[in-house]
Amino acid sequence: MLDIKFIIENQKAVEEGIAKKGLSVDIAGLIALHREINKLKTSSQALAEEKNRLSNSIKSASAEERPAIIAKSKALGEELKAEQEKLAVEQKKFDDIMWRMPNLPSPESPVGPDDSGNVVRRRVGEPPHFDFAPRDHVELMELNGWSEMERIAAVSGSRTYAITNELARLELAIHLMVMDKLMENGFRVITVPSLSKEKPLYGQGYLPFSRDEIYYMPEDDLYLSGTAELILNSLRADEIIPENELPILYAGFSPCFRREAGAAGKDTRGLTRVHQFMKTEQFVICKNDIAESEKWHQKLLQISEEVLQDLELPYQVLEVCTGDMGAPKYRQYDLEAWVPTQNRYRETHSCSNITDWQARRTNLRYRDNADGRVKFVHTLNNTGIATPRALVPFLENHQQADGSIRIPEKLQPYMMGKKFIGGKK
RNA sequence: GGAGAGUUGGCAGAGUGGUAAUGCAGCGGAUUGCUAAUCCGUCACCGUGAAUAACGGUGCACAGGUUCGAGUCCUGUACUCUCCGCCA
Repeated sequence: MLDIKFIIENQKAVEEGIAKKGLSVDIAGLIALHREINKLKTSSQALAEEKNRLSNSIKSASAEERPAIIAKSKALGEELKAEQEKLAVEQKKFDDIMWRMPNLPSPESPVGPDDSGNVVRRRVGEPPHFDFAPRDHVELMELNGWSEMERIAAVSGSRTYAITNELARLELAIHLMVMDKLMENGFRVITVPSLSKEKPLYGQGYLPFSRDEIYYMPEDDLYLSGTAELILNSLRADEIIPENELPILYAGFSPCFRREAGAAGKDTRGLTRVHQFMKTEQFVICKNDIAESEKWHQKLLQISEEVLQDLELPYQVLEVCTGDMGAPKYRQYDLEAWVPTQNRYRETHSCSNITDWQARRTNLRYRDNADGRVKFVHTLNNTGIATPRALVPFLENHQQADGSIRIPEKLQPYMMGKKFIGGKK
């Protein structure tokens, strides 16, 4: 959500920003609508003022005067009600547009129509050389007896997974390692529900844009969360936070659910794209200051790069272009880890600066010490780690000729000191 | 699932139909000066406006309703607490 005053004062820049995202909104029409609404507000407020005055005079009026005043006040009340109904209709039109208004992209973001415009900022780590034919992650799971993929599909449907023994432990171990890293960086680790009411979905910006992606349970009027970001973004909704409590750093862990409605036929094999997965999410609430939130954006990126480095996975940092970044975002990096059998990098992390776009939707503010004024915070989010997707590059990059998997040093304490798991017996 | 109680500003807390008391904290201003105190104002959102001036409107969990007028009465919903039932 954007500030209508900002839109009025920066009409051209707003139009350009929206166009860069490949969207179009009738800004001139929106501004005209806003002016119309303000005119209606002014006239209905004049009526309300007069009516308040009359109502308040009734108590001290004499018995003879009362009936006339009451009649006049009643008539005024009806006039006011009609005026307010007109206003409500226009306001609804206005709100519908505002809730769909995307955030403006950073001037630093590469401009492009879709993922073809994304720019590789750097590559870290060398893709491994195998002196044997590397297996893909599904073959590795089968070889080691680590999954029940076909059986679970019969029970729970496609795009589900069931992994066993050391691999199941590995999945949780990676989350624990990431949680510890986040705690060391000052994050408050928090396990959150996957259930959400509708309102947080608007707050995050999932709605009204992509209802198709979300599981909904009509009996309970609840949704299944696609990410802990959804919950964390609303956790402090409507609060006015004292500035000295900022920044607030949350590391949220939750099962995540996505319908993958638009992904038919994509990544149907294995662990890459499943309906239910686990994610440890980084979430930051900071002051309304672009230098400050950009600093946190870099910090979040650095933390997730460290995660991939600790997991000893080769990766690239992608700066996402304006057309590919989605409505809420100001600036976005994706991290992609090398997947040997696909001979390419695949997304594991997505790191975004949302500026105050979500905060306007959740009404999350703080009181600025410098001028005592109330302002919207900035929010940022980034994957800490998401599994089982991260297991795909993990298994494939660390596989040995015998099918065993090397455990990187930083992860070994979380795997009872083991240096390898699996392998032919 | 059943029964009951509750939800008022940043916090505490009064308010049974007539302009949201009071205290604490914060902020702004004034004043007096024995290490601080006192007084006044302010505290969210919106409109008119150059304005962080002034005036006005809205805001007592949320949504409706009754009324000239609702924190207060009525209906529905959400949430919190207590008890019963069930349960990892």
